[in-house]
Amino acid sequence: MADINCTELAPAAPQSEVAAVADAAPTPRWDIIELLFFAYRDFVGDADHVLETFGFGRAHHRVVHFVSRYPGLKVADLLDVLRITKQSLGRVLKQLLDEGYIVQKAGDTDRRQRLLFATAKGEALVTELARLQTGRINHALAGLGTGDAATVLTFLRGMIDQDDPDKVLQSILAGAPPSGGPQSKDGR
Amino acid sequence: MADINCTELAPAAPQSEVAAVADAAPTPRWDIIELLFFAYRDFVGDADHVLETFGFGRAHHRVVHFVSRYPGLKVADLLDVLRITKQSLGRVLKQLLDEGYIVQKAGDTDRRQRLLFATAKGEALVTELARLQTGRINHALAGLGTGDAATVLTFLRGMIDQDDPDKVLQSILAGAPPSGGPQSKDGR
DNA sequence: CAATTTATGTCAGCCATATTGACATATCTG
DNA sequence: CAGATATGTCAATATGGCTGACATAAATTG
Repeated sequence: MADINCTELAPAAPQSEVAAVADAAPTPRWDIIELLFFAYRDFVGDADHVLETFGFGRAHHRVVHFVSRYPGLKVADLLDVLRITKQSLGRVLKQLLDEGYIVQKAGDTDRRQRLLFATAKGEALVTELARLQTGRINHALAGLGTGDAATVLTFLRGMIDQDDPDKVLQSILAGAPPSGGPQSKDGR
Repeated sequence: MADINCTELAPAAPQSEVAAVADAAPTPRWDIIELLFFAYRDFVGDADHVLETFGFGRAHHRVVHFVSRYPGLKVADLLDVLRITKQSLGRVLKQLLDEGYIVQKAGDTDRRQRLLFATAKGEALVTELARLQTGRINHALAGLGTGDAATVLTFLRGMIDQDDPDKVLQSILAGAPPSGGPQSKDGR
């Protein structure tokens, strides 16, 4: 049994006999599982700190980020990307609208749609947060060879569900953003 | 102002004139910023789905995971790793104790300490969740060359604050876990 | 045109998880 | 013994998810 006297930290393989699991499970990638946890924690921590001074949370960041990056995003698109309900989005979005980080515009062809755009204020916030996070990313990439950034991108893409119907995600996975618009005009 | 007529999805660089920011900010790594968001979302989504059937949430997973991986972890250590308050931890930990996923044992030298250990039940849960996540990781790594896993590890380590006082994190960043020898001892 | 569907907004309430502050208990240390 | 430490717990609060129900406007369809 696990060394009960051990007060020190030592990742002891927990799989004593339990590991004789059914169908030859591959060795768990404990390293990547845990590094992802810490990396993401610190990554979003950069933004969290700044957002606090604005009275915003992560939810606000996600919304204004994607609106800024994909101008004209519809509310429905945003719901797909963030995978939250419109009620949850509504609260956050209303704040961002009220405080002038985002504006709405009725769609041309379908005037029920509210197309979302970041204001200069919104862009500034997104840019500042991206600057922080980019600093961390560049620091991490600095320890790698020239071609290795591509490896990281490939890995991250491989971590994402490929069968996701989300328009924004598809556009990202496609690699080169399709600015002319191969995307169908009306998602869904 | 951003192209108001654009109904299409096209990540349009938001830095039109705003980009003339203060001190020559490096080009934001929008690609990695967004891929990290989606990758982590899907990564934790694997576990979330299973946890739901147990009536647990992400918080429970984090606790039982680190307890399982680092047997004998103290409550204070766990607070450092998870960066939450003991009140938040208390609620989740109590559930895991009550339902037999974790047991406590008083420290030998300091009997105030409650050293935490995962039970077989707890190990089984952690193993199952790690199995899912490892599947996703291996799928992502499968698209890479042989040496590229090391690149990913280096990148992820570079994303983490190095000055963190947390014992568990230091042990992870150190690469080879101390005491008991390298975990590769028996594989499995 | 009328009926229906769609896109969005909103109200009311619930739940999970985080927070702070205060306080209790047991135990170690000087 | 006096204090510091490790933990547990109570009470109140905030954030950000959720569901269900309902309202409005506009598009679509019969």
